[in-house]
Amino acid sequence: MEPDTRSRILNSAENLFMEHGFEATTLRMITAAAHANLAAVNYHFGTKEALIEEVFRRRLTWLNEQRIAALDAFEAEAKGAPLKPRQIVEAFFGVAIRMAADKSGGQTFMRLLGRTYTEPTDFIRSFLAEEYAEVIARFKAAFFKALPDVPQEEFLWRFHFMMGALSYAISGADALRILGPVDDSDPEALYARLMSFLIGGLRAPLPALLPTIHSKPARKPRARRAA
Amino acid sequence: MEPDTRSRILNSAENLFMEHGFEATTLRMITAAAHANLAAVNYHFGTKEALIEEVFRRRLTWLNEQRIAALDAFEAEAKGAPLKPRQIVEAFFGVAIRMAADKSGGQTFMRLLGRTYTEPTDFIRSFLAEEYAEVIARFKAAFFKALPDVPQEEFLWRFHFMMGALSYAISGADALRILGPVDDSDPEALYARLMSFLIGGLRAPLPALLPTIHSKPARKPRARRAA
DNA sequence: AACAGTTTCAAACAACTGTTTTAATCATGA
DNA sequence: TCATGATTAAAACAGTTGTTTGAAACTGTT
Repeated sequence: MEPDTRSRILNSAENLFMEHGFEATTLRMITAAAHANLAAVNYHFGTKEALIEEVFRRRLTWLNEQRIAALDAFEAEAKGAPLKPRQIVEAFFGVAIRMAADKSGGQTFMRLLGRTYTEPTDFIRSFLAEEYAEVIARFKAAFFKALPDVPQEEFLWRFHFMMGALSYAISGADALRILGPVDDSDPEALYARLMSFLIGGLRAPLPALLPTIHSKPARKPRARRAA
Repeated sequence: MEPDTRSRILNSAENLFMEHGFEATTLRMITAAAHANLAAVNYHFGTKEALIEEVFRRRLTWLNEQRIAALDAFEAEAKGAPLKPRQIVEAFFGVAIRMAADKSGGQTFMRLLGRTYTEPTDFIRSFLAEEYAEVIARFKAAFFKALPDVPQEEFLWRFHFMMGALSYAISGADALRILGPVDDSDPEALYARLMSFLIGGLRAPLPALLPTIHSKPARKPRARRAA
């Protein structure tokens, strides 16, 4: 291992958290893998919780900056006009998929992140909420502008579903093998696959039953395109 | 608590696993919630691992039987003709959503299950694979028959994405609140929402880049409907 | 009423957890 | 060279973990 103790611990923790989960990963496993002393974790990070947060912060901050940068680029190009849904999806999910394809650390992290969205632990949930606040606000605004006739709650659910698909796409290889033999070696193919699926889902006809609360009465209310 | 010790333990374990995860839930938490003695878990189930498996088996067997029964019903009705994709989605995911709406136990379990698909632990993964083998074989066959011109690997990925969306839809409430205030009290609305999204994703145009290996050459290869 | 089998209980087990402590080692500039 | 601060190291800490034990309590049967 080349880098300093602090970085070696973060790298080892990232790998082990993704492999065994947070609770099941002990500080002794981490420090052993990092060729560091047991006390090094508490020395450099204070507590195990603080270590977990730093594992996320280190890459998540950068990921969300990339997302916002991608959105900025599209919006600058559009000069005030609403973006295409495809562009917004690209900025949010495309960036994530590309990071997941990055062998040098990003891959492991993204798999870990995908599994962590549904983690029930309190401090992780509130930490993620804080870390995501800005990027979510930006993308919600962009989507609402691009799809003005989709009820906001409807869209939030779809965004949530898309996060689920992304999560599985990333942490996918292992779980997917339950279904059958698949090839997950080509990140570009995965990218293309996920984007098709996401946009198909995002722009599916609005569900019929729902009273579409605050959208103008539609001519064919039961099979109207989402956008 | 009314039922016998064994059932009380299973119920308490289900709740606590879903709330804190497997590792973070201790036998003492479980037995305390179940008003049982600590040794009762080892007496009735042998080990903690065996308890976890039984928590799943108890409901998962029934869930997958329901799925197969729903598929049987549609296939009997179709008299040998391919089913509509919507029917197959309904049989697999619809049944799951309805079970997730069942307050009397099913809801908690489905949330737990959704989070567990991506669980890395070995014995859970192999246990799930075994428990799902039959139902997956049936549904793969039905889908391939219904969508003969969709490459099989392409479909497996979409099925995987759909599982991700389902997982988030079910375990959703908590994670979704990161996005904003939503109403998740109406299971029928959730059902309608998820079905629209899933079918939109399933039938989205095949991704352009991919060499569509074993499907007949299409007139418009870059934006052909999946089915 | 005496029996056998099942279930419950309190207590203890060794192993492991995150964290702290104290001393040793290192690096670096005066 | 020496002092100063940062890092590493070994050992111990108190608390918790899943599991086992052996006796008590309960169950239904003869």
